[in-house]
Amino acid sequence: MPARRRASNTSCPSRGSNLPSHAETLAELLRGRGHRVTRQRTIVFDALRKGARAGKHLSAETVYERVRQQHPEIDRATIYRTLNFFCELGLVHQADLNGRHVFEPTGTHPHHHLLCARCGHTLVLNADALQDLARTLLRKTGFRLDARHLILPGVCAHCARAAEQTA
Amino acid sequence: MPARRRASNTSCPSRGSNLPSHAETLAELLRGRGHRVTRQRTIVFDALRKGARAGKHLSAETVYERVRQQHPEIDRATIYRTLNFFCELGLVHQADLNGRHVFEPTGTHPHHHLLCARCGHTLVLNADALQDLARTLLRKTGFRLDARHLILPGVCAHCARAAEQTA
DNA sequence: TTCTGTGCAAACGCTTTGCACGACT
DNA sequence: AGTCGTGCAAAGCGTTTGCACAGAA
Repeated sequence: MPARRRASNTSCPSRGSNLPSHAETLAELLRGRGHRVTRQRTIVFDALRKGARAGKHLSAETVYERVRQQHPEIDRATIYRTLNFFCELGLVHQADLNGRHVFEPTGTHPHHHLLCARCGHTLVLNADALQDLARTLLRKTGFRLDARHLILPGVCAHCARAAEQTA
Repeated sequence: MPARRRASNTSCPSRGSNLPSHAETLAELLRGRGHRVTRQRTIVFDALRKGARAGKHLSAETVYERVRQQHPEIDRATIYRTLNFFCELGLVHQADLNGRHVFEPTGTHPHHHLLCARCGHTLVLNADALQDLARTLLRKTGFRLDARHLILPGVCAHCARAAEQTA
């Protein structure tokens, strides 16, 4: 397999492992797979969880900023390494929001996002909204859609109304 | 409007203007909108058209390389500026393929892409395949899906078969 | 004690930008 | 002639990497 130089992390393999609900479970999971449990990994994972609870997708940079507030000694490189590591482990999904990578823990129920081009807000879209599409694709082309975390562009109801009134 | 620093070009506004079929039409269109017709713009546009004819999405870097073969004096910065310029004019669409921006002239019939995570190949998907989804979204959430050039991840029929046999 | 993971610093790839010159209108 | 677009060079941003040390096993 040719070593892709960049974007090697864009397609999280995700082995279907689900998000542990407590930090302890993270520790168990890491140890169980022969990885070490470090302060940094716990901290980064907590930051992601907090972000997810707030319905936010965090970019690597954002994670770094949040982590730094409490733990200024943790390096940017560690954040990136840890995020990619989680991604490979399937603990975290990565998506592309407006050309920027964003991360979110797996295990929050499968969903996608609707990104409004006007106001920039994102709506959560339940994953099964795409099942019809997936079925059709499979039937017609044999392509097995594996869309775990899409970000679909468009215009939200609110902005659409606003646009109509202006027109 | 707050000046977004980066990714300001990620969301091509696209005013619905269609691709001219000859270089002359490009010239007319540019002049018509009060822009200058330059050698560089014509060359870049031709490169994109050639790429599109070959069914390829070209990254800025690829466009640069192709252009450079014939016109080594044209600078990388010009390529980027010109691509963004075309994008703003709605002559070109931009999509995000595996974390890389790719460009394609508008006016090739509206379509999306299915990107196989295994072999990396892309299949073209007719745009109306998403119309059911768009309708459902509009009805349920009021969100007006405006997906002109999505790249959907998954596994192509060929790779799916190969995976089954291994399993 | 061993060896993985980290901090540090530097490099990387892609993209944008400031400036002065060149060329389209 | 006026001004937009370009080449050049440098910087920017997000991200990765080499190396030596720290700390989990």
